[in-house]
Amino acid sequence: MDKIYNHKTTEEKIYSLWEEKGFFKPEVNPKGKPYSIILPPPNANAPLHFGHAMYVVEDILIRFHRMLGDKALWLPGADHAGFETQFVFEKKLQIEGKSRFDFEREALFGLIWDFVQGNRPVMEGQLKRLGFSLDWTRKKFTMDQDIVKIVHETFKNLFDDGLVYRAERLVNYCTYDGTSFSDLEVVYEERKNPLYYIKYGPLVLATTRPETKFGDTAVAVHPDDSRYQKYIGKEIEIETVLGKARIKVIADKFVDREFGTGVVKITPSHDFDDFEVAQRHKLPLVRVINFDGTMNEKAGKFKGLYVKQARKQVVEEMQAKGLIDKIDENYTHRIGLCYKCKNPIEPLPLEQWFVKTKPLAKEAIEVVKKGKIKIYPKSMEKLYLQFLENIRDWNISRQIVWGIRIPAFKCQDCGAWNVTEGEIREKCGKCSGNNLIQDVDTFDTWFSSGQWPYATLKTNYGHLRMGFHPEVVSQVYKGKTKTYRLRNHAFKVGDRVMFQNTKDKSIFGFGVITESKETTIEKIDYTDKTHFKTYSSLGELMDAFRLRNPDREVTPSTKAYLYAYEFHSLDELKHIPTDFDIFYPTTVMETGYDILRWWVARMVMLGIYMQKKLGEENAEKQVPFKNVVLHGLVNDPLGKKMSKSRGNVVNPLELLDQYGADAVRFALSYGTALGNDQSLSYSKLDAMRKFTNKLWNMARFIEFKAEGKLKPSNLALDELKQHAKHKNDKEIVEKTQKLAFKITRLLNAYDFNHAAQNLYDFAWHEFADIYIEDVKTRINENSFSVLSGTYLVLLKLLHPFMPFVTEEINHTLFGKDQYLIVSQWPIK
RNA sequence: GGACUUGUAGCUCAGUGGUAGAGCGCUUCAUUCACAUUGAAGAUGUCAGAGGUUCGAACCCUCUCAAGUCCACCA
Repeated sequence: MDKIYNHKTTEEKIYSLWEEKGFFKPEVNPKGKPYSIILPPPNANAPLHFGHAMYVVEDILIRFHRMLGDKALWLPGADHAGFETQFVFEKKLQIEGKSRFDFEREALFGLIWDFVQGNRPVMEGQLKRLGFSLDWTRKKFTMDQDIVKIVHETFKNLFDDGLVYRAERLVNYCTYDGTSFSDLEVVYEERKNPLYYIKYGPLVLATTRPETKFGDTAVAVHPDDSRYQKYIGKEIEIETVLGKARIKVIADKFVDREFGTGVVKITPSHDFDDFEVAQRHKLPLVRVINFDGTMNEKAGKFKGLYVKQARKQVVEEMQAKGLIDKIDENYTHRIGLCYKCKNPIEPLPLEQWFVKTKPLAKEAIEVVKKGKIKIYPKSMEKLYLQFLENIRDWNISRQIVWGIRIPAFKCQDCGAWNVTEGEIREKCGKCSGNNLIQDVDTFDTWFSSGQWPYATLKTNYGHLRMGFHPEVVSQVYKGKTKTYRLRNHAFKVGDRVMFQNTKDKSIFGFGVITESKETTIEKIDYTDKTHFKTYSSLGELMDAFRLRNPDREVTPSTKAYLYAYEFHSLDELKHIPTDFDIFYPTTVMETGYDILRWWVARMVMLGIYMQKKLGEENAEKQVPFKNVVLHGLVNDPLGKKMSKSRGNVVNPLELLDQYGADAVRFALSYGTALGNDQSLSYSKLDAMRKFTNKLWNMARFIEFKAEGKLKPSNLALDELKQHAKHKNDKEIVEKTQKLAFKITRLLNAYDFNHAAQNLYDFAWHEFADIYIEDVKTRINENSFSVLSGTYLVLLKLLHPFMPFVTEEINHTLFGKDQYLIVSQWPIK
């Protein structure tokens, strides 16, 4: 053994070994009870940031349960991150001197698709470097055809149940990015803007937005305001920059008598409060601002000006006409900005799809209150409930191309919306007209990721073996029978086999392995012919394919795709058991508390809804997961939030290079209570790197003492007791056993911090400082058994935290055929 | 405006009503022994402040102060 542990030469080698052996698959414990975690899918297009390294918590749980003998699944995936990704792509276009308007929708989509697919391996490679034991054979992408299909189904179900509706509502619209946003995507900033006191006939009112006055449909006062009683319900004549006009005075309690003059202009199309007032008083909507941020014809001579310019000019003219009473220049207020480009959000009336969230939220609240879903740490429960109790309807339309297009078709004859499960609708269901146009919008990304647990599990057939690649080496046609050559370790006789297209993940065949040779298994018998749609000729098949995929080039060599296509129907697959039947609800949903509302709450709402829809009556099975575990955020060494704009982002990969994955993992788990933020600490990383080296040298000592004569013992704790003759040997066995119980208890309670601290303290200050120093001088066969045996137990307990160094030591001391990752946890 | 989190050694942070803890840093000594060292010993605290409950409070309650985060957003 080298004097120093070298993580650089170890980590990649060990990871490939694990992956090749198939240890990341839950099937390594075929008889274990299911334990599952779905990885929160990182943005496919972006490299990982430090927050993602915190998913180490999930790897610890998965490795722990795999060693306990559970059928442990950790399912990876990637998110298309609709708006985020399109934003980045448009920046790239900008640098090339182009814009998204230079491309047709399909072309733009294709460009972004390639861009994302090109970048996706970066993120996946980083997850591997962290040592994450994800089952890569099951990875999913939010834009996979089968996932999209499920998203479509959910949407249609919600629509049919009246939980999705189309409405003209004010939306948070960014005129710069050309799309609307949900409430969560608007950031607020304190700004100093003049407050103008404008004369409205006999009244004076205060406003920051004089340019929107062309869209005023009323003036409001408080119903009890004695100053204005005589105007309520009357029309007043006002002088404006566009001439005389008449406007109604209404009374509404929302008016604050203390603010300004106690009089408010009502501009329903450009202010959220005014919109609600207008609904109550049945006032008309008059839009004066276009979606590109300019004024429209309602603004008369100000038409075509951008909002900012229009405001300036309107004010100047008002001053010239003596319509401004006074201006408060020191007025500060908070205005909504686009979270991405930081331009002001313009409230604009737009027809959008909304999810009626109240009934869904009610169920989501109940499952947590009843303990069907437990949230750790408990304090986060409030955050969750608070959001759901005050939830407003969710705008899921986005005016961008990069996303899942909404499967809704508007009849141009009768105006009815036809919602489908993704298929193209050509005939109106209401008036039978055949002039339908699909909505150009796409879904909010969180609408699809909100369905992630059931979507990923329903589209994985992991307990069937997956074919074509890498396990299928080649395929040969012999008359009517297709023969596949398979890698020898891939299949056993009797295995059910599924053939899946590696590119788009669609399924094109099922079979059972019927005959085995020594090294290859060749013959596959398709037992269930009903899955095949048969065509009389290849040409016919190709024609059918072309009809639905006009853009795709079809040649005889695309045959695999053709099959893939014909099998791509969930109806056909419904009776085929999927991972869903085994692993749903998942055991743990682990993520940062910052997306509790964005993501977790929505998964609960949509998850319960879809399960009930499918007739699941068992409340335990309606929820998408049983436990929610929330970790804190990682801040920079000064305690500031890492962000690109601050320029203080630390690339996790650099730290992996410098300190090794094990040290980084241990540092993140150690010294911070679950759910609390932590600051990146280089001294802690350094301490943990020293700890890996300490472990390594403990192994060196054992190897040294063996002198080639003594064989390290891999006996279980109870058996070790037989070899413990000396009182100190007896003591260390007992202490190790106690530690094992403690670590087990702490991991079951998601207390990673204390588990890590106990391991660190025991390994260094108990095992090394005291026991090894003691046993040094009295090594014999028995004490050596105890020394190596208890050390192996320690390695096992440490393995979920520090998988690489422990596995490498294990290989060196106990043999290359022994794998810690699939070894048995020291206690049951 | 509403809520949440945090405040403990020089720094980063654990702490479960019962003697105040770890890592890094600091001081002294030992050491080339499995250990880019490591080991032994040591110093360092008004547990943000005030009040209360309790036999007993860093921990429970109230208030104040400070830092941070989230939510709602009134012209």
